[in-house]
Amino acid sequence: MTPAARARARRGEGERLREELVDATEQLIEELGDADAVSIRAICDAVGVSPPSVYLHFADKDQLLFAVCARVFSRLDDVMNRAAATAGDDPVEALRRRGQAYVRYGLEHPENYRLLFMAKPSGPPEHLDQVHMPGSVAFVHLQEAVQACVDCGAFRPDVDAYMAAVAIWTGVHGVTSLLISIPDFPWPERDALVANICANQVRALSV
Amino acid sequence: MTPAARARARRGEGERLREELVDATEQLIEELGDADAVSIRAICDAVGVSPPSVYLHFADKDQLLFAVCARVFSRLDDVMNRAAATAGDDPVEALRRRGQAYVRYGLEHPENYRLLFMAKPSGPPEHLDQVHMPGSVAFVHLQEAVQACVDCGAFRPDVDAYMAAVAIWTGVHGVTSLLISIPDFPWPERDALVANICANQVRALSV
DNA sequence: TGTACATCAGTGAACGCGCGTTCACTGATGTAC
DNA sequence: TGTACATCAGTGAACGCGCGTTCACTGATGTAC
Repeated sequence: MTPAARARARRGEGERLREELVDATEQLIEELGDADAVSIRAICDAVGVSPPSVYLHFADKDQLLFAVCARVFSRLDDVMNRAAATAGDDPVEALRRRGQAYVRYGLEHPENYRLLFMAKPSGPPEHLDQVHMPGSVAFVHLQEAVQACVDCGAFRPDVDAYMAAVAIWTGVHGVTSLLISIPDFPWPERDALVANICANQVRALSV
Repeated sequence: MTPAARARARRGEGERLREELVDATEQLIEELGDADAVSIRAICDAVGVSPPSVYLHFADKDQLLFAVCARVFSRLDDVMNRAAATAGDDPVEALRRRGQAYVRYGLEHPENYRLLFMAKPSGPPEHLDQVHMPGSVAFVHLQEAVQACVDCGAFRPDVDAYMAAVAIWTGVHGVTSLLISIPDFPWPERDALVANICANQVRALSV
């Protein structure tokens, strides 16, 4: 990889490099197909900077990867919200689209998905509380979407939105992660499988 | 780790070391909590042998890990079959126990579970066909268990056992793998969560 | 307007480390004659 | 029964490699006076 030409940031604009590093890392993870294979050196080559400059912005490599996680979580939340918004005022359809968008995003960015949900757990940088963990927002949105289905009478009134949201999350994660991890299994056609799983989830919660 | 004293195998018993290496690897994966952290040197220390002796039995490290996979798959199949056998002649209960045994085994051996289902796919050693892949047998047993539920009239007659088995697998995998990967999430009580998910699966397929 | 100086955004070279793997070798064990 | 020899189950030392990180340094840029 030939180093990109990069002009040094002007005074006060040092933070620009931080964003460029996160960008490059997110992209390299997909390109190299393995977050472990993404080295500090490769990231710096891609940005056009020398390895030590990473440490101007991140205490260590883990914190750079954590920044990537935060960004990917926020993208994932975005695509789910946008998908849900296309469902008109049908909460069940919105929930279904939310789930399908989750799976689609995971399959389109398998290595970043792996970083979020399949990697070894590594502690967050600070004593970050649960509420501010990246990913919490997306889960809250899911929980609200389930509650909307209960409120409109489509789901049984005894459905606990929290428990159901957890169950749905594990459901969509299951198919996404196995498709990523075991691509050689003789899977049924993907869209049919995902539709089937989402339908099962809805069926199990419906009145 | 101080090298275990180990007597050299007698003539014709060289294969013994192979088994000892697989044993030690499976165990070290759980002990160190990370399959990537298990080095050839650590394995050989545990067995009481020098690193080059691995290459008497395995072409490279990947093939040693593949042998561990095959063993763990077979254990997993065992515990599911035994769990199913405790259900008397109720196929639905047998299926439920099969699923719960799967989750339980995964949570009891998280790092070996990770090796089977959450690691980067790495090609099998030979041109192993699908039928002889480790893990295929366990899936066939699951599929048969689903079919039994259809045959006894508990599941809808239009349920496709293959598609349903895939869906169930992704379901139990979802909860198992997320509990392993994201232990810090505010999970509901484990048994209740697993029971809920299994119940949902059954509910979605029942008449 | 000129200039000394502090600050900022980086760099070049090297550090120690652990890894998978290879090479030439050893010493005990069984076997042929 | 003795002995030369082939085979087997390993070993000791080293290989090259890439990694995350650190250290002392640089050169452009803005600022105070």
